[in-house]
Amino acid sequence: MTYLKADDWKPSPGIRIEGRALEVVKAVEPMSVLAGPGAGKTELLAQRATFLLMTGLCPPPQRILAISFKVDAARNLGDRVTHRCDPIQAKRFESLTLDAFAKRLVDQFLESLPDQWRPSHDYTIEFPNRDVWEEFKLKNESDYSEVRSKNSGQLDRIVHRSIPDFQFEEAVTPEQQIQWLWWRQHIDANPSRLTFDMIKALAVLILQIQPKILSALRKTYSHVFLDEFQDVTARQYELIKTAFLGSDSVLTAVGDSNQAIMRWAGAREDIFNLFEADFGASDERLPFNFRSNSRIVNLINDLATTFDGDYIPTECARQDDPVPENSVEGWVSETRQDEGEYIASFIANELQKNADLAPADFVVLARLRINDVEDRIKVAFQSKGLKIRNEARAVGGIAIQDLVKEKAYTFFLASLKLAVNVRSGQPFQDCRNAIAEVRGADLDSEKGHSETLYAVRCLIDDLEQLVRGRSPAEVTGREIVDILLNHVERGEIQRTYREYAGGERLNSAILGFAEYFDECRDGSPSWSECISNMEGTESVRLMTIHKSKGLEYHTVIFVEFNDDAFWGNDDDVNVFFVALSRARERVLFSFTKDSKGAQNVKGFVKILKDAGVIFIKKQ
DNA sequence: AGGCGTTAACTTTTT
DNA sequence: GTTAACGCCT
Repeated sequence: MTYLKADDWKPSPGIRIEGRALEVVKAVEPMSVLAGPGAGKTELLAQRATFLLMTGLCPPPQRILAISFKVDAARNLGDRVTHRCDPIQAKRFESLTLDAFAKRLVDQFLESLPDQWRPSHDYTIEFPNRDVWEEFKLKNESDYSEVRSKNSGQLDRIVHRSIPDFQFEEAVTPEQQIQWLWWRQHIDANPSRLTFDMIKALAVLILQIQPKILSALRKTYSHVFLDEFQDVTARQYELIKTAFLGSDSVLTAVGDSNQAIMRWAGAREDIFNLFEADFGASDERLPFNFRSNSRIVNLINDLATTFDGDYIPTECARQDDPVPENSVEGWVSETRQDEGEYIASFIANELQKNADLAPADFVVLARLRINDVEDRIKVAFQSKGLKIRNEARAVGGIAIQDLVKEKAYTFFLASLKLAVNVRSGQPFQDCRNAIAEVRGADLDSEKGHSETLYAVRCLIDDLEQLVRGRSPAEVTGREIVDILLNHVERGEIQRTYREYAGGERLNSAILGFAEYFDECRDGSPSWSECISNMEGTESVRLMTIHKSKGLEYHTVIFVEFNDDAFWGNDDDVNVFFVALSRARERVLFSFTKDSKGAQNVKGFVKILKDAGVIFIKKQ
């Protein structure tokens, strides 16, 4: 294998990396990279990966470990490296979520855990919700009265602090007793029940007591990337430190302290300083914003300099692009009802005026209680012929945004698309791959090739029979699902995909598909419109600001900009910062006179007014 | 049943 | 900060 010289390496075609960003790409020392919105953080890491792999600075058998905190982010980064890099080299790039990394360690080295804390092989994963805490309290409060007085947040902190490093008899404080009870009961359950925080703690324990595993891990991953680092919690950082502190692995942490909006959920405020001190990382900043036009970049800079004394303004990379006249505007409506109607008519009008814009270029953002916002504005949108998609709304017990990522859902929808002859995306590949996986067929072999082709044909024939001559309104989701499950049985799916082993999650994916179909077929005259509803291709987006992080839209419309949603939290400025920086061309702030007032947001309003933003009365 | 006081939830991810 | 839900009382 021949490698490029470091000086001969060039960024991937069409990618501009220069100046400080290029230094980060080629760095040989640990670095913490502070980069604002639209600075190209993900691409920077993708370029660094191709650089390290193609120049042999990360030679085989060494690998790069990229740790993200969300599945989408991990996949996005992995895909970019796959597309930018020689496939043989790209195999040595592993893009995982931190939880997947921890779980892999635990699954692989379960046997090396001490008897006392070794979970059963078939452990189930538990997401601590209200019911879980209630169950734990109920089970223990008669013997340990202190359990009763703790709320779920307190319990979470106590039990997930660490694995007890004492025996029950040695527990001095009530908190230690609670911690011990939780771990004992969860490990001893049959099968064991583990939360992801427990899995991280077990991974830490493995690395602490098994020096050989630790050193093998450190030798394998010569380079480690950490994405969205501003949202790292103490428990997550503990695992990162145990795995790599004091090793030769070169860590690169990327994030934006101004976008830290998860402090309320335990993200460490000083995480970049900690990282720089612990790992001796030097800090670097990326100076450009490639996303937003100059008007919006200026506003972002105004906001951040006002509230953050250390802030260094970013430069607009699109300095010469035209800025729309109404790039930043405030709207004031009498009532929330008027507000919904105005927003709907504004979007409808813009879509009519501008053929380049699609409904999905618009997002309506709110700080919280997004279902209430949906209820309020939906009717107005419908009356203008607009669809709005609230990704967080639950269908069949699962949020739309999660439902559409389910493997079962992807398979069902692909099959339906084939049956009604809608070819957007790659329904044939999706359907056939799913069948191949479930049947254990090898698509490269002649036999697997023809068998799966036949299976797809049979399935689609049956589905076509159901839909032939019928409009979407004449078919129910239940009927579609029943046919699909006739061809591919629940048991097969459960055996193929580990996440469905319990059956509960598969049930909710099935139910979710059926219910969501029923919802999307209503009022759809054609199958293509029904599918388009399911995929949200013609819908305006509606989501919380937290959900919007990392995304971008042509036009952002910000509602609930008042004391209902902002109550003077530490994160408020950053939440506002994130909302503002989603916009490429336009950001609109909508106020209503029947809301609770704007005391807590008056600092933000002042910044808007000082920047010359006009507030227009709407009716 | 309904009034009163207290408290948790709101904003989230993870196989 | 606001609101829904809960426990406790009459």
